[in-house]
Amino acid sequence: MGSSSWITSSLDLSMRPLQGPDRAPTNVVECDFMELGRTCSGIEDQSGALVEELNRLAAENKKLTQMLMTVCENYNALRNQVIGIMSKNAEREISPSSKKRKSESSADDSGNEIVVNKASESSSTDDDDLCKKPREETIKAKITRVYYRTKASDTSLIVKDGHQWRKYGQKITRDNPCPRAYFKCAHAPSCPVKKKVQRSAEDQSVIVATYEGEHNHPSSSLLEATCGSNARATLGSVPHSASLSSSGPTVTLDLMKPELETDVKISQPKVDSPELRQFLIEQMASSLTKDPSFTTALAAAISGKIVGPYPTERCL
DNA sequence: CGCTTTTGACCCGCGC
DNA sequence: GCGCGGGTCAAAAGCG
Repeated sequence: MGSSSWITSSLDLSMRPLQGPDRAPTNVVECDFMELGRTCSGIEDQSGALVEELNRLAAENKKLTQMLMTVCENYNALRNQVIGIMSKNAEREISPSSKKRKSESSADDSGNEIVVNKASESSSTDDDDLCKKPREETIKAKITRVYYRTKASDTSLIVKDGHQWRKYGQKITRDNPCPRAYFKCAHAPSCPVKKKVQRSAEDQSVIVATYEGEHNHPSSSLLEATCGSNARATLGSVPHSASLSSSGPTVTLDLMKPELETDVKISQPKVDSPELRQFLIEQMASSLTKDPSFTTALAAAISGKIVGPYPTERCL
């Protein structure tokens, strides 16, 4: 990794004066130090402490690098899992949903591709969009779909996605016995984002949330996390998303929190979309920055580099 | 009392 | 033009 090489080089730079340049005989350097030592007592102690500090920082940097690598590896592993799950779900859902479509519109079988356009134009699509998601995105990136897995017993349509929402309607749709709930962003009308939430007809433990538009404000769960208002802030070591949530009716995004009220939210349809990537990157970034030990270590490392062995509050 | 949720009515687009 | 279905509105109900 680049970071490890950076560590190495910075360490070398720090050590060089003590090790002595190739052309300069070591003893010459030592003589200089001894002379300095006579005129300025204690400098050896200081340089020793400096070396110690540098070694400590190098070790710390190494640890951080390893942590980062671990996080990246976990992320990649999870991402692969999600991709696998999504493809399985897609396979499972394609057939039943296409049957449904037949009943409501004759143009199906050829299906998937045709619906793409339909999906991009009207938000009234169903679960079978799963398989056409990527294409849909290229056509209309503002419509995104997210799948959340919840406990089967959880009948609410609350999705913790980091934003506050106001419910403005609910409908029973023809092709799904479960009602579809309509939400507007709580910041409306300044934020035009809407979402529809409905349980999957095939697997009622799966909630499908369709988002239309993009938020023009940070998510409230981030604010909440910084304010530490309630349990949701526990996002602590990880969570949340692009933006975060609230004190109100509540919706928080805890994608990374495995054990929440709504169990695990897995399926992410657009694994390869730039939006999702950014989302995940932001999640990683926010989770790291929310980790007190990480920020502490990072601050120490940075201040150590800048100020030297005696960083402390001065640089803060 | 104010805010949120519920829910029936209404609007609109699409297919026949 | 009509019916159907999805989406939205807004009054009423519920809740803290």
